[in-house]
Amino acid sequence: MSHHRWKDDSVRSSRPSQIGVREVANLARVSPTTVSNVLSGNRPVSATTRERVRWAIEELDYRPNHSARNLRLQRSGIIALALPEVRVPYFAELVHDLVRAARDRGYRVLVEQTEGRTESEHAVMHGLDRGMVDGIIFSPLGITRETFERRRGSTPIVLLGERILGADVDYVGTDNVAAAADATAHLIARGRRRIAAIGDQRGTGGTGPQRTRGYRRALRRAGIPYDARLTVRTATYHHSDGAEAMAELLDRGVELDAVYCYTDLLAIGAMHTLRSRGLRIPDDVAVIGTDDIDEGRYAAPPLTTVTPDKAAITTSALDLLIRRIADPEAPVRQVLVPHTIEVRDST
Amino acid sequence: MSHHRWKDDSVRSSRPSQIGVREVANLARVSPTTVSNVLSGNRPVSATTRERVRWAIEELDYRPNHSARNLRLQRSGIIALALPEVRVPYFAELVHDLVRAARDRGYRVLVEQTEGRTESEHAVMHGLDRGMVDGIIFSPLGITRETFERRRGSTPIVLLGERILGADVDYVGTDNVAAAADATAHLIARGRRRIAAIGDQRGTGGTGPQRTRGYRRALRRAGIPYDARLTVRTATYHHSDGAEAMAELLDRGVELDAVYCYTDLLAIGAMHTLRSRGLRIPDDVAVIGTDDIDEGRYAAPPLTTVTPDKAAITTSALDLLIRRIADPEAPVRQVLVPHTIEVRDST
DNA sequence: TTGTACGCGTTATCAA
DNA sequence: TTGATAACGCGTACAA
Repeated sequence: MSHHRWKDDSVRSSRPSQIGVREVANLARVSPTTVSNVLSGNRPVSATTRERVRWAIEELDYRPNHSARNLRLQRSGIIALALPEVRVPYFAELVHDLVRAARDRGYRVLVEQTEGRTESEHAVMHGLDRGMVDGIIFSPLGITRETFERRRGSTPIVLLGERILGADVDYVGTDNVAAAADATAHLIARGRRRIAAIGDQRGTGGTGPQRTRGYRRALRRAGIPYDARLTVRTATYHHSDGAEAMAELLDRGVELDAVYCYTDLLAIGAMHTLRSRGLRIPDDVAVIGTDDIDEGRYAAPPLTTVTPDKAAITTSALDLLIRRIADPEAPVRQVLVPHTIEVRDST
Repeated sequence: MSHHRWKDDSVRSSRPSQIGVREVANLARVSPTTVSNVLSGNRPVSATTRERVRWAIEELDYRPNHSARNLRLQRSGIIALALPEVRVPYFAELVHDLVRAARDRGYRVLVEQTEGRTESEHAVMHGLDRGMVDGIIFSPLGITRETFERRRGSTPIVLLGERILGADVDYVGTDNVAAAADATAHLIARGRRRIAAIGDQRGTGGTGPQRTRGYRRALRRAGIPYDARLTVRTATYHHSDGAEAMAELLDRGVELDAVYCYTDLLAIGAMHTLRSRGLRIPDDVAVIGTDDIDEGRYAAPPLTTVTPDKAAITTSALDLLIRRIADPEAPVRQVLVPHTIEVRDST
C-alpha cells in the first residue's frame, strides 16, 4: 500500500481548519458518504476502501463533530440529571451510579442543580429543551402538578423520588409511607416508645409528609400516642439541620428514647448533638436514618438506616427514560422499588 | 433545484412538526433573520416587529434548537468535569461548586467518571472531542506526561489537583508537599513523635508521593527519624481503605500516637477502626486528614484537616478554562491556591 | 459497492 | 431596519 497523496490539500496547510468527513474523503479518495459509512457501519463498505478510510482518519486524527451529528440525527447522546444538590451524599451516589449506567447505554450525563429554588426547577424543564439533552431525570423538591404540566416541554422526563400526584409522567420511587412506618416499627420493636421524628418539611407535596404519615401510622398501630413535641421540621437535609433539630428536641425537655430521621445526613447530625451532650447511642437514644449513604457505615456508632434499592432506582429510571425517548407515546409507567432496613449499631 | 418550494405551509401544517425560526417568522410575517436577531439582540430590531416576533414565539411556544445553534456557533455551552468518582465527597463538593460557578458564566457541566481506569482517562480526552463540550476540567489520577501529550485533542483542558509534570497545560492545584508538611508539623506541635501516614499510592506521579515528601520533610525538620513501618499505602481513597490501613498499622504492633491521612475519607475510616479498638482520639492517637469535607465536621471526634481553598480552585479552574476557550494561544498558566489547617477535636 | 445532492435549524454576510 | 442566501458538518435517499 503506497502512501502517495496525490491531492495535497492546501486547506490544511494554509489555516488550521477543521478536519471533516470531506477532508478524510479527499485523502482516502472516496466520497464523504463512504467515510460516514465506515464510521457508522450503517452500510457495507469493501475491505480495501474501509482500510484506506481508516488510515486517512488516523492520519488526519479525524473525529466527528458532535454538533453536526446531533443536528442531523436529532439526538445528543446526553441526558440531564436534575437534582437539588450534588454535594448531598445521597445525590452524589446517585450521580455516580447514573453516570456509570448511562455510559453503558451510550449516554453521558449533564448535572443540573436546582438547590431547592422553584425557579431553577422550572428552568430545568424550560432551559434544557430542544436538542441540548435527549431526556431528563428529575428529582424535584416540591413542584406542583399544575406548574409541572404547564412548564414541561417536549423533552422526555422521568421523575425521581418525589411523585407529582396525578401528573402524567414516568416515575421511579419508593413507598415512602411504608419505609417510614418500617423504620418507626423497627424502633418500636427495639422497645422504644418515645420516638422523635426529624425532617418533615412544611408545604412540600413530597416525601416529607409521606414519611410523617408512615411514622404516625406505625405509632398508631403500636398503640403509641402521637406527641407533636417529638416532631421537628427542618429547612433542608444537611448535617447541620439534624444537629440543630436534635438540640431543639433536647432543649424542649421532652422525654425521648429514639429518633427517626428522614435522611442519613440528618441522623448523623443528630448523633453529633447527642454525643456532644453526653448521651449514649443507642442506650439513651436510638437513631435510625434513611438512604444508606456510605458515610453512615463509618459514623459513631454505625447508623441503622432504611433504604430503597438504589441500584434499582438508577437502572429503572434510565430504562424508563430510554424507553420514553424511543417512544414518546409509550404508556406512562410508575415504578416502586423495594426498601430494606440495614441494621447497625445505632439501634 | 427542480422542485424549489417557496413557502410551503401545507407540508408543515399537516403534521405537528418542530417549531423553528421559520415557523415563527411566518407567523410574525418577518424573515428568519429577524427572528434570530430578536433572540440574540445581535442587531437592532424595531419595537413593533420585535413585539410581533415575541408574540409569535410565545404563541408557538418556540424554543431554539441547541444542536443547530451549536453547529452554527461552534460552541456547545457545555464543559466537562472529568474526575475519578463523584461519590467521593471531595469530588461531589467540587461538582457542586463547579456546576454553580459554571451556571453563573453561562455554562452547563457534563460529568465524566474515570474511576481510576487509565483507559477512561484516555477516553476523556478522545471521546469528548469536537463539539461535544467547549472545554474539559480534568482531575487525573496518574496519567503520564507522554500519554497526555499524545492523546489530548484540540479541546481546551485545565488540569486539577494532580499536575502532569512538564506538560504544556493550564493547571490549578495546591502545594501538596507544603500541605503535607504543615499537617505533619501540626501533629508534631501537639507533642506527637510517632506519626503514621496513610494514603500513599505506588506508581502514580501525583499527589500521593508529594504528600509523602512533605510528611518526611516535616519529620526531618523536627529531628524525628522516618520509620517505614509507620507508612501504609492504600489502593484508593475510600473509608474502607482508611479503616483497613489503620487496622494494619495497629496489627503491626508498632508504637504510634498520631496519624496523618492523605484524605478525610481515609481519616474517618481510620478513626472508625481506632474507636472500635477502644483507642481514644486524640488522647491515644491524634488524627489529621486532608480536604475539609463536610463529613469531617460531624465525625467523632470532629476531624482536624488541612485543606486547599476550594472556592479558589473552582473559580480559578473555570476562569482558566474560559480564558483558554476564548484564546487557545494564551500563555499556559499554573495556579497554586493556598491551604489552611482547620483545627478540630481530633488533634 | 460507491457517489451526488439535499436538509437538519441556526446565524453571519451581503445586499437592499 | 430588514431580507435572501450560504454555510456550519454530518447522514441518508436516490441514483449509478
